[in-house]
Amino acid sequence: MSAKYKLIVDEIERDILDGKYNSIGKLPTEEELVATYGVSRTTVRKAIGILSSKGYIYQVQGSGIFIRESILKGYISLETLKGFTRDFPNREIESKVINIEVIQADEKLARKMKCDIGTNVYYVKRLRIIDGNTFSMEYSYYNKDIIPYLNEEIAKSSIYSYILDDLKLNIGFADKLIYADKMDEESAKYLGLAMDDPALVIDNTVFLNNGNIFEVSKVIHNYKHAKLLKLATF
Amino acid sequence: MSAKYKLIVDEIERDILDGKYNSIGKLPTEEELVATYGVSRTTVRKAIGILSSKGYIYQVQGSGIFIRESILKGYISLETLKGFTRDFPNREIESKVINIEVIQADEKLARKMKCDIGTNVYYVKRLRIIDGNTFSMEYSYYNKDIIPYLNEEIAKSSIYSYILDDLKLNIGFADKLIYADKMDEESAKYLGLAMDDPALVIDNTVFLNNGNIFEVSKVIHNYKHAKLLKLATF
DNA sequence: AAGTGGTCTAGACCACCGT
DNA sequence: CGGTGGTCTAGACCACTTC
Repeated sequence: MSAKYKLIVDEIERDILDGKYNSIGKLPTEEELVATYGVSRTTVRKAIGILSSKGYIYQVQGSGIFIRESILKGYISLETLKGFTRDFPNREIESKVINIEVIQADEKLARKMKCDIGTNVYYVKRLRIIDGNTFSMEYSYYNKDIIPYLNEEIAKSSIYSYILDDLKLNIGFADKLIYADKMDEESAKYLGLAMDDPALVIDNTVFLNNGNIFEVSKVIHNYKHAKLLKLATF
Repeated sequence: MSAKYKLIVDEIERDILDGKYNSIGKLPTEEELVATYGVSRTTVRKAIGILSSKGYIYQVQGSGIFIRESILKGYISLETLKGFTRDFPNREIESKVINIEVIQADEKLARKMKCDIGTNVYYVKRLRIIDGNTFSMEYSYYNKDIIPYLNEEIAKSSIYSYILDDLKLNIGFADKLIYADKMDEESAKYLGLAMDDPALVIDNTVFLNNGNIFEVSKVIHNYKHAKLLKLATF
């Protein structure tokens, strides 16, 4: 059973994406939402706060709750982090598994993953293709003590769905280091770009709820297609 | 008079940065914080929630509030958005104002800034230098109806401090589009890089609390020095 | 079982926006 | 001024971690 405020977030999010409020550009007042969902004002405000932090809306004291009209599609959202399916609706997303194997963590990797040297780790190399365009190369490491099993079948569809829905693990948070660099030879080859073309790189460290690291990855994006969208709040 | 939860956020943030909790890696329990600050648990939790979203801490049910040990210095934080002074403490930050003038918005700019064609707009070109290294080129537009006055003196120090402290405007939120591209000729020249070197680009649209756009800008970063840090929460 | 965070309520009062 | 969001309280009960 999910929390009430989460159900309200999901419902309002769906309504916004469906364009239910496009004509007026506003949500109902907090008071009305309280009546609609039959919960306390605190619970409504909790849901509203989450939708604000996701970049969907903003509140103006004395005035109301307004829809934030940003282009939410076609860019990688740094807010929702729900994967390509959410960011690229109605687009053909393909994942080619180049390589998948179990290796032992050397000193450098062990330091990054905060695990012991020699820990078994899945190393996965994937090429992502969207609408037929090469989009990104992913070089990922998963701690096998946390993710006990992985295969090409899973890597081809969605590793995250597998972790969340099948392994029932709680993903907590992630550090993302974002920068530009020159393409390396291997990534350039797979992405169909020239060496020394620009690359948009993201180094990820992903933690479970309890603070343990289960994934470290480097994602090299095709600069011609990949753009990140950050909806910031002050 | 600032809100209680904001004062608590500031105090705990300072304590964390001062290393007060480094030895144990944990914050006191919510109950203890309630006693320390003499507020309700709801207020403590509001402060804790903000510190979580800023990436300082994470909570584990049944266990406690833990410090999130990420390198918070030397990278541009996509969370705090408090400017270079916060992101690069104890570093020498210099801003060279290349150009500052008032122009009239053409159709394209008017669309971006959601203002009328012909609206007076400040156009500011700045080169940012950190510790003697060329860091970024900023090409910014400010709506003169909202920012009535601007000069080289202000642009040389901090336009944001001026807007917040002197004009007393409430900055609300910002859209940031992040991507990699090849350097253009002008930026390459100022940054001391070659054309076709990679560039880390951010297109910003910045809104006041009430949803009005006061700034649109393009920032071209030196790929050798600029890295963005995003602390995400699921 | 005890400790600690997660969810939720009902209600009060304040601050800002628009008419 | 009425409408609407912002802050804050006191307390209840649940869920997870740790021992």
